[in-house]
Amino acid sequence: MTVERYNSREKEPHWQKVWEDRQTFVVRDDDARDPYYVLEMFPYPSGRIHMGHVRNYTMGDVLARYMRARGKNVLHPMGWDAFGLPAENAAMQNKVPARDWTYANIANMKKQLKAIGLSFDWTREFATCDVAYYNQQQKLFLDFLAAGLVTRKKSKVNWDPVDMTVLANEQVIDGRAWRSGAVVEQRELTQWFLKISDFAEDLLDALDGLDQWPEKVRTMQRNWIGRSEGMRLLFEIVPSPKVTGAAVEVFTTRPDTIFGASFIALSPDHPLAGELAASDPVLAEFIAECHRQGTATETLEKAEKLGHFTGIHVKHPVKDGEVLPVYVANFVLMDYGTGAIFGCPAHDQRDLDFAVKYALPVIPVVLPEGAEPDHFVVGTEAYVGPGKIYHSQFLDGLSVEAAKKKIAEYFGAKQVDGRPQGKVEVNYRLRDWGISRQRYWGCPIPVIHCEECGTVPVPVEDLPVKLPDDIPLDKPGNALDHHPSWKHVACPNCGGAAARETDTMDTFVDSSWYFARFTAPNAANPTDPAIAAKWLPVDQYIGGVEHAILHLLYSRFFARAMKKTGHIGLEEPFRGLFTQGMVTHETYKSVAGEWLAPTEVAFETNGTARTARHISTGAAVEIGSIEKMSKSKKNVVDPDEIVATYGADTARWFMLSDSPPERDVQWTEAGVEGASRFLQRVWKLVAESLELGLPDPAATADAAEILAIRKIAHRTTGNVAEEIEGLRFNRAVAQIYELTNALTRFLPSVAAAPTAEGLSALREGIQRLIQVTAPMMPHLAETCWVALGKEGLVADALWPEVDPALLVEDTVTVAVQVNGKLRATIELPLGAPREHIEQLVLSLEPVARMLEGKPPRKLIIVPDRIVNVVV
RNA sequence: GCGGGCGUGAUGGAAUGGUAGACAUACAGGACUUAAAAUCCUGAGAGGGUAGCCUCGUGCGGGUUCGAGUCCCGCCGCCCGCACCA
Repeated sequence: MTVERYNSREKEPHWQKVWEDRQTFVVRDDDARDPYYVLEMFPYPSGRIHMGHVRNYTMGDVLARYMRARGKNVLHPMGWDAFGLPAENAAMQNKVPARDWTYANIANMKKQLKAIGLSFDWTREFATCDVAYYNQQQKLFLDFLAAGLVTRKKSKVNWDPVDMTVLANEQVIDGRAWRSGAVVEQRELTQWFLKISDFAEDLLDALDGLDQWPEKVRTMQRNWIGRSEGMRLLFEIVPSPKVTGAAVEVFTTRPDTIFGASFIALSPDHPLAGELAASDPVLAEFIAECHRQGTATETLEKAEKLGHFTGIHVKHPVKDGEVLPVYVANFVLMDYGTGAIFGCPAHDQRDLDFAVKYALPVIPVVLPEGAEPDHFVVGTEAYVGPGKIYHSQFLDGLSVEAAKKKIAEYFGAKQVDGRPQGKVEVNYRLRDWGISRQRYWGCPIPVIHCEECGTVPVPVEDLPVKLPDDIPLDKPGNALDHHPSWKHVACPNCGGAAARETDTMDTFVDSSWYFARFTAPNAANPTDPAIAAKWLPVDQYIGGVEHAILHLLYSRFFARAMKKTGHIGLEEPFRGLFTQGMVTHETYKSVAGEWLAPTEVAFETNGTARTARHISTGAAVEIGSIEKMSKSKKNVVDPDEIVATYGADTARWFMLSDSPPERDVQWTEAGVEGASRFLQRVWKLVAESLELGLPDPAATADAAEILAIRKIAHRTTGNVAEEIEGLRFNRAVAQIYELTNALTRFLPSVAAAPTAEGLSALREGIQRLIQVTAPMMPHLAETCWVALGKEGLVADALWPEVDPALLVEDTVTVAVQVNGKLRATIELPLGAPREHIEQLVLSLEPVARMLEGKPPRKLIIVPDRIVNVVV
C-alpha cells in the first residue's frame, strides 16, 4: 500500500475557505448554548506576525475549538492594538501617513493569521485606531471625568528635549533617551491622570479571589500596589526665621522606634526644602545636583546616601527638651508618603548609612531575643527583626507590634499645630496613572481649554474628536500641536476662542477595555451592558507575562471604573489568566562576530557532536546560546516560511508539543520535522485503514488486542480533554502520540485478520484520534473526517463520549518492593484480596531470598498499587 | 536586598507520597532500496556480570515515612520580577 503524502499547501487554504464561507466561527449573542469567552492578547500591528504570536494564538485556538466541541457557544475574537509610536516613526522615515502604514500592516497580518487556521470570529474585528473605537473611548473618558475618576495635575516627567516628547521610564536608559540619545530632563507638566489609586485597596484585596491566575502575576501585582501600614507623624519645627510652617509631616511604618530617632530627612522636592533653598545657595545647589542624578535609576542602588543640613531643627516628639536636625537627603522620594521621613539608624539600613556618614547618633530601641541590653550594639548593619522595645520609657518591654499600637494611641491624643500629632495610615506604592502623551497617533483626549471657562469637556454630541488626516510630519514632537487649524475651536461653554487638548491617551488605555468592546463591537455606546453581562468575564485570557503588571492592572482598574459608570456589571475582567512562555532559537555567530540567521547556516553532525558553517562562504560558525527570537540576534524564523514549507498544522503541533506552555519553547528544525512526520503518520494511518476491505467471516482475531485498543481510544479521549482544559497541551500531545502508536501497531493485525470487531475497533479508534487531534491540527482533521466518510465538519462535531466501562482495567500490575526498593512486579486481578496478595508476594523468589526464611517485620499492602515488604 | 519560580538521561520534558525517565528529539543497529531520502522494526540512565541479575542514580547535606523527584529544614546554582517605597 502506498499512500500519497498529505499536501497541506493544498488542503489548508481549502478548509480556511470552507470555515469562512460557512461562517463556522461566527458567534451569535442569542445562541442558546453556554457562553464561553476565550481571548488572546491582541497584537500591535507591526506588519508581520512572529512565532510568539503563532504560539499564543494556537493555544487560544485549541481551547476555543475544544470548547466548541464541548457544546459551548465560544466567543473568540481578534483585533488590533493599533495606536502607538512605531507608526509615527514609520511616517517620518517613509513619508507615509501613520494611518496608511497601520492599516496596511493590519491587512498583511490578518492574512498571515488566517493562514494559521485560527477559529476567530472575524466579524467582530476592530482596530483601536478605528474612529468608531476611539469615539467610544472618548465617551468613556467623559464618563470617568464626570464620575471623578480623572484628574489633571502637575507631575514630573522625563522630557526628551530633542524629540520634544515625554518618555516613559522604560524609554530612559542611563539618563538618556533610548531613541535620540539626548540627556533626559525632568520637567513639570500638567497631565491627565486616571485615579487608579482610588481602587488600590480593592485591586489588592481582589487578587486573592483570582484563583485561576498564576501566583506569579498576583504576587507581582501585590508588590506593585505595595500596601504598607504606618503612621503620619507631625514634628513641630523649632521656630526659625527661615521657615513659615509650624510642622513637618513624615510617614513611617516604624513608629515604635520613635525613641531611636536621630534626624529628619526631606526629599529634595519637598516644599520645605524649596523654601529653605531660596535663602541657602548651597542647599539650592545640592537639590539641583540631586535632580541631575535623579533619572539614572539603575545606578541608584550603589549611589551614596547624601544629605545637606538645613540649619533647622524639630522638637523630639517624645523626648522632652531634645531636638532633631532636619536634612535634605537624596534618598527620600517626594511621591511616596509625605516626602519626609524620620531617621532611626539602628533599625533601618538607609538611615544607618546616612547616620554613619554624617556622624548622627545610633540609638538601638529594639532588643533582639536573647541579646543583653548592655551589650547589644548596632554596627554596620541595622537590626530590622523582631524583639522587645527598650530605651523607650513607656514603650519598654513591649513587642514591636504592641508598641506600634501604643504609640499610635499616644500620638493620636496629642495635638500639634491644631491637629492630632499622629494618624494611622495605609500607604500604597501605586500611583495614579498618567495617561497624557505628547503624540499624535493616539486617542485624542476630548477636552477643550478655554481662557474664560478653564478646562471644558467636549460635549458628548460633538464626539468623536477625530484625528486630522493631514498631519504635518516635518517637525519632531506632537504634530497635533503643530497642526495649523486642528486645535483651534470655539469653547463649547462660552463660544469664545479656545484650544483643544493636543495630548493623546497612553495606548494602554486602548487595550484596557477592548475585551469588553468585543462583546458588542458595533454598539452605539462603549458596551451593551446586557450583552456584556452575558459574555464577561473572559473565561480564559492568554498572553505574555510581560503584561503581568501594567496591562492587566489597568484592565482591572478599567473594569471597576466601567462598573462605576454603568458600562459593565463586574469588577474582574479575566477569570482565568494564562501566561505563555517565549519562543527561543539558537543563535549563530560568524568568526567576525556577526550574528547569522538560521537560514545562512548549515550543520554537520558527527555522532553527538554538531558543527556549523556558513552556507555561502563555508567558514566555520559558532553555535551560540539559545535566546528569545529577536531581529537583532537574527535568530528568527518566519511563520510564513514555515507555513509554506510544512503547513500551519505542523507549526501548530510543534508549538504545542514538548514544552509546557508556560515555559519557553525552543524552535528547532528537528522539532518541526518531527511534527511534520507525525502529521504524515496520522494521514497514512487514516488512508491505510480505508484500504482495508470488508470483514472476512473466516478470520479470527485476538479479542484482547481489540479490547485494549478500544480502551486506549476511550482513555485518550478523556485524558486529552482533561489536559486541554488544564492548558497542559504538551501532555495532551503525548497522549495523542500514544494512541497513534497503538493504532499504527494495531492496523497490521486487522489487515491480517479482518474481523468485523477488529475493523470496527480500528475505525472507532481512528475517528477518536482525528477528533482529539482536531483542535490542534484542524485542517488535517477536516481532511481525514471527509476521508472517513463523516458528515459535516469535524469543527462542528461534538467531542466523543467516553464509555466508563472501558476505563476500568480488570488486572493491574502491582509493584513489589523490599525495603522500599523495587524487586518484582506481579499481575493481579483488580481488587485482589490482601491475603491472596500477601501469600503470593512472600512466595516470590526475590522476596523469599531477602527474607532468608524469617517472617517480614512489616508488610504494607496498598491494594491495586504496591506492596512493600520490610525485612 | 526583597519577592516568585526552577534544578530529572545527550536534549525538550513525564511522573494524585507508591514501578523515575511516559511522549518526543537526537543517536546507534537492522529491514526495504542499485543507492540515498522517506518509511518500518529494534536498542539505549550510569556502572558491573556469559547470564539470571546486582550496585548506583532526580543540584548538595540532613530529616519525616514502610516508601521521597514529590513533604520539611539548611545550603549551592540558574531564571524572572521589583528595587532607596521609610
